[in-house]
Amino acid sequence: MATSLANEIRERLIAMVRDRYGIELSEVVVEVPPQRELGDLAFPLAFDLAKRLKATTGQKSNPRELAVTLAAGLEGIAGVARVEIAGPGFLNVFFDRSGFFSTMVLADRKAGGRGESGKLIVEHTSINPNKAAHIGHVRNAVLGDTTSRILKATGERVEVHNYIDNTGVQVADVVVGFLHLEKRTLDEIRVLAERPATTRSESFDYYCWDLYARVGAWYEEDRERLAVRARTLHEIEQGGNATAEAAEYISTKIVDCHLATMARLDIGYDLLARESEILHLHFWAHAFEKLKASGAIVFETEGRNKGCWVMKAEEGAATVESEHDADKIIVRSNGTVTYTGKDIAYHLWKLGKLGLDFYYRFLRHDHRGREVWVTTPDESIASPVHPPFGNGTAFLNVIDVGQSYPQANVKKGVMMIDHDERVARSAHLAYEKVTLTPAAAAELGMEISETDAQRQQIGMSGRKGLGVKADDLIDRLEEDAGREIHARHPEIDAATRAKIANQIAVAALRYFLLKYTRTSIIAFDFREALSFDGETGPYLQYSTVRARNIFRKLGRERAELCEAFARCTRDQIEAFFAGEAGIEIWSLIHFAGRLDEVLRLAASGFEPTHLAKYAFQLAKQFNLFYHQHHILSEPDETRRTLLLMVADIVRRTLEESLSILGIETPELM
RNA sequence: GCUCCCGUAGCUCAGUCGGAUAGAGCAUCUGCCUUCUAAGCAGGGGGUCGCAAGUUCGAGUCUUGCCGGGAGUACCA
Repeated sequence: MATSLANEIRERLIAMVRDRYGIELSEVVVEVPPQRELGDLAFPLAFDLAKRLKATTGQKSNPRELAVTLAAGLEGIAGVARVEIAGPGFLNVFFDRSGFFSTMVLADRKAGGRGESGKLIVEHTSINPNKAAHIGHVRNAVLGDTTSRILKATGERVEVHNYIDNTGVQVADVVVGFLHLEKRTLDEIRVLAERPATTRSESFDYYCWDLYARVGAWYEEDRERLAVRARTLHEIEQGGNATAEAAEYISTKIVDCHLATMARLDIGYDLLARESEILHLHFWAHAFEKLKASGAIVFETEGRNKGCWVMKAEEGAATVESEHDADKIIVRSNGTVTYTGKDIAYHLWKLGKLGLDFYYRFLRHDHRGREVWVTTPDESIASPVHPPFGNGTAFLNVIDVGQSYPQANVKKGVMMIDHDERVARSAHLAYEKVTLTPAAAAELGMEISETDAQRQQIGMSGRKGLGVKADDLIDRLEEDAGREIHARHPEIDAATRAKIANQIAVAALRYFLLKYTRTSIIAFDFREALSFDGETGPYLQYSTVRARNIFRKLGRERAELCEAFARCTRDQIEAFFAGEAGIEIWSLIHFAGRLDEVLRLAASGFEPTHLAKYAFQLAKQFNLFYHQHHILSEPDETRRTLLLMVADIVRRTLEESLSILGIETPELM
């Protein structure tokens, strides 16, 4: 809302400085003054200008005097009421508040999917399909999903992929568990997987969670058993045998479980891209030729990496005394390809630069009724008609920070084949792990080793079966929320209660994971994660529900209110914003007008936290307003209309912010 | 060794491109439900922004060097 005005002023200032001082400014800093009394926008330009003038002319100039000159040039801009000079030389702009308010009242912002810049491919979730999802996986999914929503809200076209590593070591481990530890046949696994689960712990992904831990222990007992894993992995990669069939069945079932878990959090995907297809459709062979042809990789004939195809490190990289080689091996001396190699192939495909495509099969409609597609190696069962997947302008991968090194190599490899600015936009959205506090680990009934007890935090470990399972946590949140709703609204039916309980649980969990920046480690604490008070998702919902209730109680249409608003005069609105209380109300509207600015900030840094914090601040300011002004009992008709329009602006802004955060507003709380 | 991340109130964390008096939640203490919902609001106490230099009108923010914690640096992913 305020951004177009800020841009206009910026243009004006740049032109003025060019004409008057012959200085070409590339950037003009705009900020919001700490108090509304100081103004609505601040330009600390005079300080910078004084410095530049000294550099060019050698003469000292007073920033305050420069500010006076600049201020004079800002007269006559529509939407600007006046300009003041403050402090040592800040140029503070005051909006035409009445005009701004009117624009906000009538604004009907719809995120327009322009997509002019092409399509962004966001990959997230990508959980190894061999066990139940835990809280760390949920952090990934929530970050990816929210980032996608933010990008869409800023007008980008986004395609969401969930990469399924169905031929990896982790899948091989549960296959080993079923086939070698438990000695089950595929039919017996089917019976187990498809039995109706009456409790959470009977579900297939929970069973595999435990089995995976048992397999880890089984290897520990006798390291020779790792040969079983190697053989199993090889059979899975080969395909066309009983082991591969079991792996296919198990991983597909677990993916179903993951999709169900994510659906509870309102997270969905456009495409499930499976590693088995990358293997069997020979993506790597194509990529290999391209890498060789471009000189991105070279064959080593001597030294430590003799017999390998490697991607050379940059000149000057530290090689002295290094225990490790800076060069990255892409093809091992035994001829097999590393993960980095396979991933380069996959990412070339994402950008439409591989010259090969998957086959696609419609999988199902998700919880929102959207189509979910999955890759398939088999042309005969593939759908001839499908959405246009891939051919993105950039890829954005939500992967934990521990994989920064391979991710950097993947991007480097892709860039060496085709280094246009589109690839350069691609990024690894690295996030830190979710760890457990020793208290949380103890609450989960885990035995804590001596060394772990010394630490501040304990890493979750799928291999050890150590972690907070996503469904368990959501269950607990839903139970708590359901109990709370029942206490407040005993009259509502069970189905409605369950729905609202889910909405509250989702809000609590999503906000909990988004209130930390990506680079901050979350030390998981039950009390904090299960809280509905203070800086939490439910607080945001509660504030929004309150705002909505005003209008429900009022029982009038928005159009009717807008008509009443149109009858208010400019003087009446100016008077409304006068005085201390008036400035606070103006402050609230001003803040609500900053959503676009916040979205752009969150989108450019791929940092959803900014939006989460903004929504919280807005809710907080609204609650203050709510307590100070009892709208429905306001006797003055004009004032009541104006207060209603303020509440309406904030309600709409909150609803939109929450929606982008993936949080719904319950009908009651 | 090298690379990256983190260090801000008792605890958990925000802090935009270097801007005006460093914020929030939790915890703690004191008030506020006859009102559009108390999952709320107001107020109090609580700070060497890890340490030390530097850059400048101005540094939590930028540079360098230390200290402490974490991660990576595989013919694993």
